[in-house]
Amino acid sequence: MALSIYDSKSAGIRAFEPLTPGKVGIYVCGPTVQSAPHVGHLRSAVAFDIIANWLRVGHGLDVKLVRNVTDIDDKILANAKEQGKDWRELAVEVEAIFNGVYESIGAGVLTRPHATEHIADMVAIIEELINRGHAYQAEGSANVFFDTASWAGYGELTRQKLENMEGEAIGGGRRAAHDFALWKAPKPGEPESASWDSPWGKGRPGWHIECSAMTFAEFGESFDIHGGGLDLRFPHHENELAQSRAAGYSFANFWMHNGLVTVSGQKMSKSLGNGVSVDEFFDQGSPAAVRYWLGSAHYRSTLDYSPNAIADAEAAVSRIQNFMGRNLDVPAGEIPKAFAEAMDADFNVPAALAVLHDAVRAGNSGDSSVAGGVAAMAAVLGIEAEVFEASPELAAKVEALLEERKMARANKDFSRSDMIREELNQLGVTIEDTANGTTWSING
RNA sequence: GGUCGAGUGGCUGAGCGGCCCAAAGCGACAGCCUGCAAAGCUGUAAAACCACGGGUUCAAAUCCCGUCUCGACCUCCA
Repeated sequence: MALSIYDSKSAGIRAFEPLTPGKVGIYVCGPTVQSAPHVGHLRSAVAFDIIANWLRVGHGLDVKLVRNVTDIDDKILANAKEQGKDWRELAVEVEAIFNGVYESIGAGVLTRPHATEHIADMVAIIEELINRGHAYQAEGSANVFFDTASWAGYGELTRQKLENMEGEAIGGGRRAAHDFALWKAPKPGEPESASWDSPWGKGRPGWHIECSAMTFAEFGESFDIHGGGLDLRFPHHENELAQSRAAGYSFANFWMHNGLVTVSGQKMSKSLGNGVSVDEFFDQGSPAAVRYWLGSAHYRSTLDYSPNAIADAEAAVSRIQNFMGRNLDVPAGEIPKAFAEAMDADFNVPAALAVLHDAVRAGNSGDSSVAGGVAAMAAVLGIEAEVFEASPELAAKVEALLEERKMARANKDFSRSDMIREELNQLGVTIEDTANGTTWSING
């Protein structure tokens, strides 16, 4: 095992060894299902999908990839109220959209625990924190806060000192500006359905505790990799780490954070109004192109969106797909060494892509030995040969037109031949005249 | 104020002490192939003096110091 991974917590590259030989547990912070997904979510999903693939294919590990769904939170309640619907209904709707988008880009995940399924686990952790003196209940309310002053390790993930941090205004029973809510008393006007019983009174979980609870439920007291977007480092991951350690768990062995997506150098965000919706991305190119683009920069780098980015990616991924389409009969073979080295160096996908492109060019130049390797590499990156099945009617029609065109060409009636090509194009069919005759395919 | 990144060709983007007169992709131009295309191959250019100025080293895009510019986070965020 020569895999090295950059660990955000130690701020350096470390050799990766699974906690349990042969197995890897990865927990990636998934969406809070409050509103539609944006490309940032896709980037994170694709990054960790590729990472999991490589752990499986390149290292033969049994990977359990968990991506949670936070389905209770302030914004879900607020947005549902605004839309005049039950918050649970909104959460289910939004989650369905997320799942659809993840699937369409080939980054679906099997294990998707929900925050609301783990309320009891969260209550248990909070009780443990109170018992250990790391949390306190506010006087006269159900609010429970984590006591940052009681935990010397607070700030270790992001290497910040408490006194340097800006904090929230003290109120609602919070003792210090940096203390964060573990359990929240319901606010006036919030639905009864969004409250659960607890030793401190009716309420709901604070933002970070759900992830701790779900990692414990899925993996136990420790697991290999905790992932998520760079913007989650603080406060979310810092707080997760603090409350988990303070409750007696060793928690994540590695912390991995993917870089953010920017537009013209600025972070894509709703408040800036520069967001490009997922639909807009899919309008610009195939899911494969969007996925390729998301992988075209190293996962830790900022990925800047420019207007022709998807079109460029489409052209690049088409080369690979075209090649694979011509070699469908070749089964996936051995992964080239250079590709493995790139992936082992903290998942250097851009460098791995270069190896893949080199192999495709070699294949196109007549080296028939590379096709199996191309298939294997493409599988790791999640690039499939795009083959669109034609209906029998369409196929028959195309075959008939091609036969006619063949005759026309034999008779040097090229204007007729070009007309047929244009007609096929109208049908969404692209043809290629090769040495072995004319091939055709359905356009994506 | 604190913490952390980034600045490499027309664009995207690897490389992070010697294999770099810097990968790969996109775009441009030319040639080959083709009836013409498409796909593909080959080649070429744009001064890539690797933000700038110092330093360390036999050797620096890569390490150190300083400067400039840009970005992220500091309790909403993938």
